[in-house]
Amino acid sequence: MLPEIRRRRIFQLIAANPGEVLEVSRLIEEFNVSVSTIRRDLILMEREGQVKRVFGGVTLASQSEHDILFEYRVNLNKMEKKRIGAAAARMIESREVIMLDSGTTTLEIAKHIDPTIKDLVVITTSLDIAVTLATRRNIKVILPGGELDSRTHGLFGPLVEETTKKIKIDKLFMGTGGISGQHLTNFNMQTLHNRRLAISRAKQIIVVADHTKFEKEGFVPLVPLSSVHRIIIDKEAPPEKVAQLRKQVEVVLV
Amino acid sequence: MLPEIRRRRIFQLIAANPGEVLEVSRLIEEFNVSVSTIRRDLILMEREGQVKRVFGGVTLASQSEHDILFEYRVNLNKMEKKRIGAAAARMIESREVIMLDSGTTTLEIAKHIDPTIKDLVVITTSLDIAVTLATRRNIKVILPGGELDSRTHGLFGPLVEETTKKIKIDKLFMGTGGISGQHLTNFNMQTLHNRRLAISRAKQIIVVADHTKFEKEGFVPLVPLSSVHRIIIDKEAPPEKVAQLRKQVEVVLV
DNA sequence: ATTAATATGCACAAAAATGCACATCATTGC
DNA sequence: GCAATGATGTGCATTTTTGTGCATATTAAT
Repeated sequence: MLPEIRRRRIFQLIAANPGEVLEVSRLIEEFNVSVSTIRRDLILMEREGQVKRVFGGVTLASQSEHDILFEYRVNLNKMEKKRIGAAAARMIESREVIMLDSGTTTLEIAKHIDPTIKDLVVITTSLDIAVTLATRRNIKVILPGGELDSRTHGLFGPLVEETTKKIKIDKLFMGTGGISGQHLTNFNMQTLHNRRLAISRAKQIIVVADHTKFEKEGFVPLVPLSSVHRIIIDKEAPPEKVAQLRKQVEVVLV
Repeated sequence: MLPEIRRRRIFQLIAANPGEVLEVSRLIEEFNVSVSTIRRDLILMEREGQVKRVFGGVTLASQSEHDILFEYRVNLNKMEKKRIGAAAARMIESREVIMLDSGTTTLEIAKHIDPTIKDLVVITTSLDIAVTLATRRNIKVILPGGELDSRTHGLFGPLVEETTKKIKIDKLFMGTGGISGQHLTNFNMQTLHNRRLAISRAKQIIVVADHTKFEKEGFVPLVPLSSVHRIIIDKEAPPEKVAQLRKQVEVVLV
């Protein structure tokens, strides 16, 4: 096993129990290497600031704890969202201008964008998506500006609209609060106008939603389903609901 | 097979599993070429910034690397930056509108803002600052929008200026690339105009800089020192430089 | 067809990683 | 305190990976 791979595994083991101490002896058994090797790994990882060594073991370096916990929560999120995200990402092509709404599913889209894609422009109201895509040299990330919503790390307000007015969007990927008979619905008055405006600026509108969205209903109708071009839903969705949906919009099951 | 084609295939293989390490031996088998060839490919690709070589393999030159680079900068002169940040934060008062430039020292300011402060509005081009302040209910965080710089997680470009033009700033806290005789200097052409405009909109301009900034010099003069109201520097700064600085601007040593 | 530029493979030197032996240090129980 | 136990650090030989110079093969250009 490559040293780098071993170190990454070690880190994963440590990160799996953020509060706890992982014993050196445990690591020796796990990887079948000598004490020296493990120790040298840990010294290296400590220097990098990843872990903190204690007598007889290691713990997570306090700083990275927060990041890891966040990673964890996102990863704990359902496989469905990952599948939906991957499917949506496959619809993105080089040299397009796309907009990614803020949300956990749209974040999964960002993570699955083809690493070899060329000259993509991503406009997003989500700080998490922005940070995720920041290092991708082939992607230009643009934030529309606005006020920051502490819950979702998303931007909202008049600034968003001003910027949105100025751009043309090839594909808009958005989440939704819920799906009712004829409409997508929203839980949030703040983002309602922002979303409607974005819809008006986009050539193609793709909605991502996991099957639980059939059970939920936001208190504000956002747009009629007919104005959406495509909905990506996971296979857990009830067939009769899907059938009904198909009458109004193209549905992709993943 | 053409070298360029091989390199593209190599990249695709690496990109297929973004988090993982791909072994050199595996690539040798895959393409039936010698170790040297693969190694030369990887050296080339690393220089292009596409991949990161590790002992015995390669990974995608990915987000984590940049994070580590950023982490590294945060740890540079950490104590000094914390002291400077704390001192700057004490200058912020309730009901003000402040602007925080992106940078590691300004991030420390954000972390030290009085938790009991009332109705503060923070405008920032830094995504890290925005996320840091997101959970603070007493603080309204506004991002001006713009293009995202992958290195600094900062926003730049015309969108920043459009928003900046519309607002009045009570206090602007900014970092600097370096301090030369009469000017603050900048390393970055992109942010030059953004910064100048922000300066023109602010009632009070407070510059934060650790002592190493005396040794550095950006290649673009940003603004004359005389247009700055206050500079906060750590005590490690050379006394003669500080004395010289005091002739032109109020200096706070921490 | 001839020449220049690039790419490739091989041999060998340099560097990195590993395991082992042994000295040193921290922790625990008395 | 002081010894016993186990963890840690260090030097060294061995193995694996990496870097480099050079000869040969391939490609591109005239």
